[in-house]
Amino acid sequence: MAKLDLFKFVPFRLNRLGAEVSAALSSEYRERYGLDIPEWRVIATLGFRNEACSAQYIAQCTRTHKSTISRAVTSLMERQLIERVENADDRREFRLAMTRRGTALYEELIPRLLRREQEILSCLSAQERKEFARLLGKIEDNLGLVQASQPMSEAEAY
Amino acid sequence: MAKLDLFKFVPFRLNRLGAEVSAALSSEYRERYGLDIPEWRVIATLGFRNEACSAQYIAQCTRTHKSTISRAVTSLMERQLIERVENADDRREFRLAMTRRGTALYEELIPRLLRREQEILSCLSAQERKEFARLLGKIEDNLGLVQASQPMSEAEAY
DNA sequence: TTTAGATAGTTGCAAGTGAGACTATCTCGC
DNA sequence: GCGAGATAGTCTCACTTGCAACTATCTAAA
Repeated sequence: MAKLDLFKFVPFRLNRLGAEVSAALSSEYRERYGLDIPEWRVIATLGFRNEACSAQYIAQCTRTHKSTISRAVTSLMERQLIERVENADDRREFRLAMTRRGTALYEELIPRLLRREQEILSCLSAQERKEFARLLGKIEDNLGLVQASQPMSEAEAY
Repeated sequence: MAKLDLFKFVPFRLNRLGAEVSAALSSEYRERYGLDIPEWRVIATLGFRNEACSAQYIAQCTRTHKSTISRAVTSLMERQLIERVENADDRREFRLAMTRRGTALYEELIPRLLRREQEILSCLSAQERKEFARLLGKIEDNLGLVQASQPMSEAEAY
């Protein structure tokens, strides 16, 4: 008879670990800065790329639904953490960019998050971390998840 | 200036991968058997353990909120996939167990899910899979996710 | 025995999110 | 230029889920 041990089943483990790690980090951006996950993803994307980009681009990069990104953008604009300008070339879309306040928040938040990441991975040696990242990359690749570290054009985004 | 590349940030990658893998598997239990994730977790826990167990136990094992498990249990009982009996020793709790129908579904579903898991991991060699599982285990351990109630086999200890 | 606190499970409520409709705009073929 | 189809972003609706209150029951200590 076929059996399946949930604790050895990789899909379950990844789902559980993903949720757990998110919860562990959310205290940094939620409790301290009032950001939820979609808002943090917008900030993270805009902060990493220096140039302004569209909501659609952020949605594709982060695999987040466009309506969710839309709400996050509205909220961040209300708090003046990001701003947007019409794109003269294509008036359907807006170019999003961080404000000075948004950038300040970003620079304060990033070191905290990187420290948390280090804590989570502190149980692995440098070699193991490298290996873990490599294996994660192979699986992401196999599932067709975007994993470019370089900024990509909209054309490549999908 | 501190920067953070979302695509290299392990918490983001784990969260995204966990969601993606869940979505890839959900077609098996949702579209074919009408189970959602909490229901599947109840079935998986009861199917793996031979003895009946409580809703609370399932909630703890799977790190799912007890109200979510409660709703899943109600739904599964309505479909006669599981049944429950009062525990004479402690009348607050119920002992949950699979029905014949539930067991039949379980045995039909498990091979499909294991096949999906293999597909997801097909990009890794046998050695790499073992290593990935080992590293996952270390991180789970570091976050306190290891379940003491289900002792790990020697195989997982490596 | 009584009572205070803990625990199992259920339920009402509110927040978050995805699907998909909708508007406005762009692109391409004619 | 014109119309069909594609695309960016917003909005409504329905669904899911976590939280917290609630009931019922158990445990332990006075």
